[in-house]
Amino acid sequence: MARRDDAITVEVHCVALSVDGIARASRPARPARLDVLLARGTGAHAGKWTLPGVALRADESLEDAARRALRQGDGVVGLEGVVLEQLATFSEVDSHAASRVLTVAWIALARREPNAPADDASPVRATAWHAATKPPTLSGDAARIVAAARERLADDVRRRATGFELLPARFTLWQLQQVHQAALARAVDKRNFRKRALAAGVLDETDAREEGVAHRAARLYAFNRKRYEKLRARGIDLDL
Amino acid sequence: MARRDDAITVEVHCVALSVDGIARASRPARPARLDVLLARGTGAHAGKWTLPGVALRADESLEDAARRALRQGDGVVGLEGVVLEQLATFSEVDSHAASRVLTVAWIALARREPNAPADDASPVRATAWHAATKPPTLSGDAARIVAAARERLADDVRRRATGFELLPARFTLWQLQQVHQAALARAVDKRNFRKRALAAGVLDETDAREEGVAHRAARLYAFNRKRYEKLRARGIDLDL
DNA sequence: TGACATAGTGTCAAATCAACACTATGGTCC
DNA sequence: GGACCATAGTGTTGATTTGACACTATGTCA
Repeated sequence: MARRDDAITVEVHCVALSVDGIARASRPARPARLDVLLARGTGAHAGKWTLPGVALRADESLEDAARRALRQGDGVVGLEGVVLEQLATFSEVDSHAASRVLTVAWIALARREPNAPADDASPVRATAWHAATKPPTLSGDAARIVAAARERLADDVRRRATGFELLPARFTLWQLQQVHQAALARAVDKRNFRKRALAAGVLDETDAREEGVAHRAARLYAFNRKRYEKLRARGIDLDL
Repeated sequence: MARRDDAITVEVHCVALSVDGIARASRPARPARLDVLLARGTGAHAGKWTLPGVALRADESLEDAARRALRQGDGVVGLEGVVLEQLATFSEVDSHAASRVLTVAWIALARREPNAPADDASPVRATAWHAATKPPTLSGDAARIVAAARERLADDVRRRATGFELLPARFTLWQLQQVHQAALARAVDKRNFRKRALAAGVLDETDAREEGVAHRAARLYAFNRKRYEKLRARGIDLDL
């Protein structure tokens, strides 16, 4: 194990996921969309879309590198303060045969700002949100990585507290439901979903209500992380 | 991303898991044990136990490296033909501060040979099976990695077909149950387990029966991978 | 004040789950 | 060959959970 291998570059890439259509509560009730942040490729991948990434530096942790990728990798405009979860490491043995590249992929769960640049219809920029279900042609392993991220999210959104990372600190039950629908890529029954969500015991009802809507305002809830951690510590998975 | 980082070594380590006490059907009915294969450390870790690993070569895939680790890493006696599943990549930023090491950890699901060297009570060897629940003191990240592997296995044994990789091609329902019990670290009800296992629709009944036991011989079943893949393709998880 | 848009709520039938103990069968030993 | 022993194999029931389903409540705006 002391053997020192050369010509292996380690890249760290992020699959930044967000849900579009939840912040603007007054939107029509079309299903919310799971989005992935893509950057315009550089160098060998110029012109194509790719996942934001950076080369790992010898003195930073993998997670730090992932954060850097979101902040400044490939011209990404700062995505900060997101929650990261490691996805997997990909080989890319045959990608560019000359130099060996290892890609450590992370999932970043982003709260979409209500006033963020809309989506792929936006003017030419270095990065843009694209529908995760049908992204444009991607370079290298990226398509595979995005698919793996979607699977992981679908697995986790019900059993872990993943969904809350995609929401603002206070949210309506309908917003939470939209996140789930986007992650699972299917509709769920409103009444049953609310029953389950409240029964899970990790939501705090607040006195606040949605504002600026042209109809009855929905109550806002907050995720109680402490209670969630306590359940996890006892080996209990959520069931949403 | 074109930046070439130096001083990053990539190691590939395996958490080889197996279940002891299922092959010898005539054993007493004590619960089967989940075991992990450990190697005696070398170099900086001499004397301690560690996970079998190798340094990644520039021309091999991660999975190939994992296989090599099981075959010949750290003096491991050949473990071959096992199924591998990537676990995660660990940073070890502070492990040995001088040179940066990245550890890509894999889970290897091993069918324990009936006549394999028993376990940690065996004479001094380069590798040995140890109880995964309470392994000896491990070097570096290894303890964390083993814990992560156990969690992953517990998650997967019911919903994926992971358990079958730990069994011979033909097995009794009781053996399958023992694998589950070992992976979940708790006992399950025999009748309910059998109902679920058969209802899952991925077991083929064979005409063969257990041999060489001093009591009524149990029927042998085979895992029908094709049917399992078909279910997975339709997005259906097993439920054992 | 009426129209509108979405919030919020309960029931019932079907399916699933968890708890539980006895009979069947083959081998071994006398 | 008969008794004994060890494990295989098998069903029921009550409790719980799930999934399908439609109407009333409340706020805004014109």
